Amino acid sequence: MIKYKELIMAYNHKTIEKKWQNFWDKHETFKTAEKTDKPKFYALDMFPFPSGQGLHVGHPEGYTATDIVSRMKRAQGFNVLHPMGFDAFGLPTEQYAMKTGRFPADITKENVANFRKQMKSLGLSYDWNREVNTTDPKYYKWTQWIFEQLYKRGLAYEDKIMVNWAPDLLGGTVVANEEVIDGKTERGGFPVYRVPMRQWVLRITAYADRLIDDLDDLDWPESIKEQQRNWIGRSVGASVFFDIENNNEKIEVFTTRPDTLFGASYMVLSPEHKLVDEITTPAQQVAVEEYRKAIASKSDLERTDLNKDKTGIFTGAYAINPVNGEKLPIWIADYVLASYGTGAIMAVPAHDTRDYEFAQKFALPIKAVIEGGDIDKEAYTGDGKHINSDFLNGLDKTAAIEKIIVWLETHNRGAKKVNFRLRDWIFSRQRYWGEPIPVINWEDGETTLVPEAELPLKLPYSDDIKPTGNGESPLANITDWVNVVDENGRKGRRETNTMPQWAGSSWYFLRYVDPDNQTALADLDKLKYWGPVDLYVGGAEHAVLHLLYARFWHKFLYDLGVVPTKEPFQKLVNQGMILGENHEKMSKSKGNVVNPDDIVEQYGADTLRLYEMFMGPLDQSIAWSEDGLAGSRRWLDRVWRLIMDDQNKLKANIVDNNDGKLAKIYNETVKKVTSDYEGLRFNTAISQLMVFVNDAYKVEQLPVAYIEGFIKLLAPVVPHIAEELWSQFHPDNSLAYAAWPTYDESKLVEDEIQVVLQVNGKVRGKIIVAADITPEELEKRALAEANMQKQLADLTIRKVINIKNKLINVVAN
RNA sequence: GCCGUUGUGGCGGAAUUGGCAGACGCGCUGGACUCAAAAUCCAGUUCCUUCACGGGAGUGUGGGUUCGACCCCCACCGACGGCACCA
Repeated sequence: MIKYKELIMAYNHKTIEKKWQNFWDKHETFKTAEKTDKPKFYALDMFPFPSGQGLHVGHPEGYTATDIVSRMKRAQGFNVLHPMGFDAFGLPTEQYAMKTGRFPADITKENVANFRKQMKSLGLSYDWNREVNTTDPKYYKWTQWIFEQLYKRGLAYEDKIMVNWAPDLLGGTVVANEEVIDGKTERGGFPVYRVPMRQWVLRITAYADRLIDDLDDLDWPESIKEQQRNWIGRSVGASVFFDIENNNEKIEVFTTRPDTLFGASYMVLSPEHKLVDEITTPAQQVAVEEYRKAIASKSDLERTDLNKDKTGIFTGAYAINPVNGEKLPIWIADYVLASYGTGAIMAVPAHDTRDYEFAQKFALPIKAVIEGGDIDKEAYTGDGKHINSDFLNGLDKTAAIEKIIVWLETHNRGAKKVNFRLRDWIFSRQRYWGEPIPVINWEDGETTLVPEAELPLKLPYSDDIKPTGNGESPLANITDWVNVVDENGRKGRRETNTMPQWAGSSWYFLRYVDPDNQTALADLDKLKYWGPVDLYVGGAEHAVLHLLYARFWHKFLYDLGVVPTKEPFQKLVNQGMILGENHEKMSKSKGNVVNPDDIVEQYGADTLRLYEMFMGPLDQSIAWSEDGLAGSRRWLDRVWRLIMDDQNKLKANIVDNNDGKLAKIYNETVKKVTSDYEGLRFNTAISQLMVFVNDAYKVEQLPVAYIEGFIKLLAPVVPHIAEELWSQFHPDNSLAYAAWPTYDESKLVEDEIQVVLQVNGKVRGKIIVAADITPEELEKRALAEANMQKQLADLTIRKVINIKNKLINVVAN
């Protein structure tokens, strides 16, 4: 439905937008200078995956935001780096290629061309000379190089890991946890088995502490920082060693509450714990085996989400509490996860909800060691005086933890310990369309890296990219690529797994700084000049994965001395989602999808940019409104008519003379718009520009200086129409680098001010007074005002609050 | 369940440090222009009450602090996002 009717109008967005896009291209207006004396500003968008669908209306929101800031900063004399590129590896392309029998590389090329064309049609001021593409061998050479550095420092390793294996899907493939529902694949409903498989893993946990601690200094949304903290999940506690009766092994547990050690009444191992076979007594052997078998077919999801009812079985063995020598029965239960801590716990049912539930179900003893609460009803997890705890009696939680840790350490029974929820990053994918992992496995068992001089290790062209069916990547089928022989005739086989999509996106912002460098991922001096990113805008869906992985790689590169800063992105902003007109997420099935190409065609890119910025705060999710969009276009028409007449000439009332009538509003507008752009408050900046236009329509004469200033303020949001209007004053010249307007503070103050009059906090009137009035005189005038007199007639004045130049509040009763 | 964000007219949203609630836009109403319509320009538009001046209520709910609260504090309710037996 088209609400805005296209008429024969003076403001023709089609001609104007094409004209200026060509102008910018031809003159390379936005080509970034190398290092200069100017201060730098690095404004970055999260680069997109170039899907076959093209841009959706959510993309231009973030892109316009960084574009506005970039354009303002250029006018303010900054050297601005504002690049764009493509995160082009990924499963959707691979699947589309299989369906159509085409090469992923060819599909990618087309999609990228389409994306670039769409972005140019939006008038975004990117320096396209710096475009990067993660699938370009010249780019992924350095992705592979970073992997090799990680490997050399022991931060990339191979491990057998439990994966979700779906043998009946796509001829056998591994699926992600998110793709498994109720033990079946999300697509197709095929059964999923948990099997151990050899995977490449990156030791992100080695950086866990720094990844948490360095969040404090970042200018990021609190919610994202909090998500990362929770994801990393640092908890401080102690590890404690328990002897086993009639066995030389020890059980190590991690606990955040070592102070409750005297309250331990049993122990639990995860069913997969390596000591289970060793300690299970013959009498319990069959029962334990059956339990473990039942657990094995369950996914992690089922074990946690679907199973709040505790299950478990006694092993027949006993451990010894190191602090008092008590015998503790050892159980196995699936509420203890093999993947966290040591996969074993000491159970203190009196003071832990989960242990309490388990103890209730299996009639295990519950022994209180902290005062407070009622352990007949529920576990007490709060603080309090310790009881039944020998040398800890009388202490509170903090003091008791400190004391027991000293005891454990001096008796060699444990130590203070920090544990993380974060696990190492599974880095291999059994896919074709990703960066090859540059590793060779030789027949004698040796594993070597592809020598740096031979990078990039190129992904071979292949028209057979179907899964192998045995869990290996399609690359395993390409025999002349996989099989290698070294100079001594030794045979080897290349690693066939590829890297995940997160690899290329973990460092792309560094490459923009020096995109053609052949000898380093980027020149260190250039990185020193441009880094870190001053403004990074993108969707909140990348809160943990991309943003955590990128921080991890950046810190690693920092340790290598390859990058000069600890953190990659100083300021981060998440744009909100644009919802459909029915306030639901846009989707084809709901039929509420808005296509940006259609908007650009009908209303113009400037209208789209203006509308998306005016809808509301950048970080908020807001529903699309066709009426609102049409209103934005109408306002641009109104701006045009303010400056241009029916014959498309400058209006006759735009004059050199300045009668001062617009002085206050103009200076206010410059001040507010500048600071609002700076603070990314585009909706209020635009409303201020609207106020200026409303006022400008009410005066007879428009000073040239103010109109030029207004056009410059407008330009970052709607650059095409602004350039066209600017060219009326300065023919064939871009305003991109024209100096940003300044304001005169003295024009903002008024001779007369309005003061609000209140009685007991309620507004009873307003008076206009001279700005330099004395407080005494102001009070006198306020009390003399007619309605104030009426309101105060029967009351006694107790107090008068006099806020300078703002308000008088009379307290009376 | 836990953590985070958030709640303001018919709608999207403003409100600097605790000081006029509702800027700006959409929608709606009226006027000007027009033979008429569209477009445009101007004016009005939180709700109740009043011919009017004015008065009363009002920022999810209930309390509190204050001369004064959308803003600060306590408790609760709803929406959105994340995590989910993490010992």
